[in-house]
Amino acid sequence: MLQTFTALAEPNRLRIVELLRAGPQPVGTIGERLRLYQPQVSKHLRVLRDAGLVDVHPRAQQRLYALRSEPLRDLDAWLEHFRSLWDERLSNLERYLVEMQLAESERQPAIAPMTPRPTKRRREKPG
Amino acid sequence: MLQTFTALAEPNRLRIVELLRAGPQPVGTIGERLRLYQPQVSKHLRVLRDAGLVDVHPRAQQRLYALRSEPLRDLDAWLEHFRSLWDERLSNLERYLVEMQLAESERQPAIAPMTPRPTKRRREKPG
DNA sequence: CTCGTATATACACGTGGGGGTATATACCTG
DNA sequence: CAGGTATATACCCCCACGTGTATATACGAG
Repeated sequence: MLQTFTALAEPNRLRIVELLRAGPQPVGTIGERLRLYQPQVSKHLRVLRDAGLVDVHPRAQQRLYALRSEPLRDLDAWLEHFRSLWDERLSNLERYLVEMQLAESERQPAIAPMTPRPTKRRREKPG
Repeated sequence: MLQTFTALAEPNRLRIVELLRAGPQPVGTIGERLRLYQPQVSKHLRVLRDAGLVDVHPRAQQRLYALRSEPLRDLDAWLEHFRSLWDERLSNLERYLVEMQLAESERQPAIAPMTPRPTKRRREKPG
């Protein structure tokens, strides 16, 4: 997940990924369209490949790079954990729990001695 | 979008975001749980705030930081562009178009003269 | 084999950004 | 007001990483 974010956090890599949305492309074409030096393209593709975001299809001396769905699906799954923030379909129970936690935080008397509360129940989500 | 990825590409920031999933937290608590120096937490929260991923609720001297849904929803929308990579519900037409583009790339005769553009075929130095 | 093409890798360079420390600012209490 | 708390900011250090250049590797044609 972190690796996915790291890979996509670079402007040119993000552009490459979005370019590959139109289909597999050889390195040279990517460089032309994005106005990048060839070594840059190769190195960025290496990072994307290590992150699993693309894979290679050798074609003579060319290398066709194509998007891989797995990391994007993982990203989609990761987002699932946060959908309760905006998704109305979520149960009222979940929303209630979030509200409770916010209230609990605010209930702290502002200058509380930061009690370690050794036996306080945690709310770790199973899974 | 890039800003969102950049914000989430840092390990501690990602941890903060995932921690805030359990509800709003003051800076001190975040630092305790993640074992970070307080200035680090403040600076990371600043980045997350600039990216719109969190907002602040002052509470006396404390600052309660809470997740904001907007960037995550944007991320979800951005992923929508790539769902055709794995989502079977997509029309066969879209899949067909992708296949066509792949075929088009591969149709190039491997040692093609690389001259599809008569105007400009040599890229200039960027910047 | 040689030659041209397509891509990957090695290397030096410069900068951005995170870590760590000290200090500033804001707030509450007494 | 003073003093303590909670957080933000300034500053410096350092290293990872992106850029740009040169070179290596792989492949097909002849």
